[in-house]
Amino acid sequence: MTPPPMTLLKGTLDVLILKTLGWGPSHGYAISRWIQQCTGEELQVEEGALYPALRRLEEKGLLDSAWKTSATGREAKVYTLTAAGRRQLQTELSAWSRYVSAMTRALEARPTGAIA
Amino acid sequence: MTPPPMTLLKGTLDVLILKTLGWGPSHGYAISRWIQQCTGEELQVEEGALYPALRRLEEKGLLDSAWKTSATGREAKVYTLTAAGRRQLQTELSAWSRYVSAMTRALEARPTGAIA
DNA sequence: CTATTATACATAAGACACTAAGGTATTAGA
DNA sequence: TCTAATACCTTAGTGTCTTATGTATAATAG
Repeated sequence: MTPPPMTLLKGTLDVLILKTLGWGPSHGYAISRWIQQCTGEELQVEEGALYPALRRLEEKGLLDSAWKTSATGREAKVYTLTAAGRRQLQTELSAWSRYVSAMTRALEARPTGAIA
Repeated sequence: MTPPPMTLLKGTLDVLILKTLGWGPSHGYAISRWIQQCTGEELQVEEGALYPALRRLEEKGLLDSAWKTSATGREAKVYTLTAAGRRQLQTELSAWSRYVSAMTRALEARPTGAIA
């Protein structure tokens, strides 16, 4: 069976949201579904983390939001990446990749001399 | 020039410490040097994060500590991985790698259908 | 027809690990 | 002799997360 979803490392949610919105406008609930789905249920976005994060990003000017009523008659707040959000996405993507590289170096490195 | 060191993602320091101590006993200051060095100065461990982390890990029984005086006459608290610490290292290594995989899937995935 | 699940939003309380900034003390080198 | 490097520690503040709770509607199952 699949292991339980991992808790998010603090600081990685923003880039996940930005990336998801990079595909086009969407609303909170759908964003969280998408992240969960495309990570094979490994990453789970709690609502208590998601909605505040969306507000934060909007306040920073990285997202725009608008209430929309879907074809089914359901209300949802649809978020769209701003130009600044798109730039921020690129920045955070490369920061993440740099971080992973650094971690990989540390976790796979073999000591050349003494650690002390 | 090299970009400024990145701040740590909360939750990644423990595995870095455990990994470093996997090479053999060491003390706080040296651990922080080692991490900085082998990541090419990309990861910087603040002392205000390091020392509390070492205490945490010791309280969890993952590390043992003992004051030692080096050949130079300098005092240092030398930490050693316990058996539990070694097991925890393996656990956290695979958790990290699982996390990176999940993030990679999310950050490189292309939507099959609509995001909404 | 009714009860439950899924959709969709929001917030509050609390935990927790980090940054920034300060402090002590010794040794080595300029 | 003064500074940089070594080596430890702590506190205050911040920010992001988890957990729990609350509201409301639509779709589905029994």
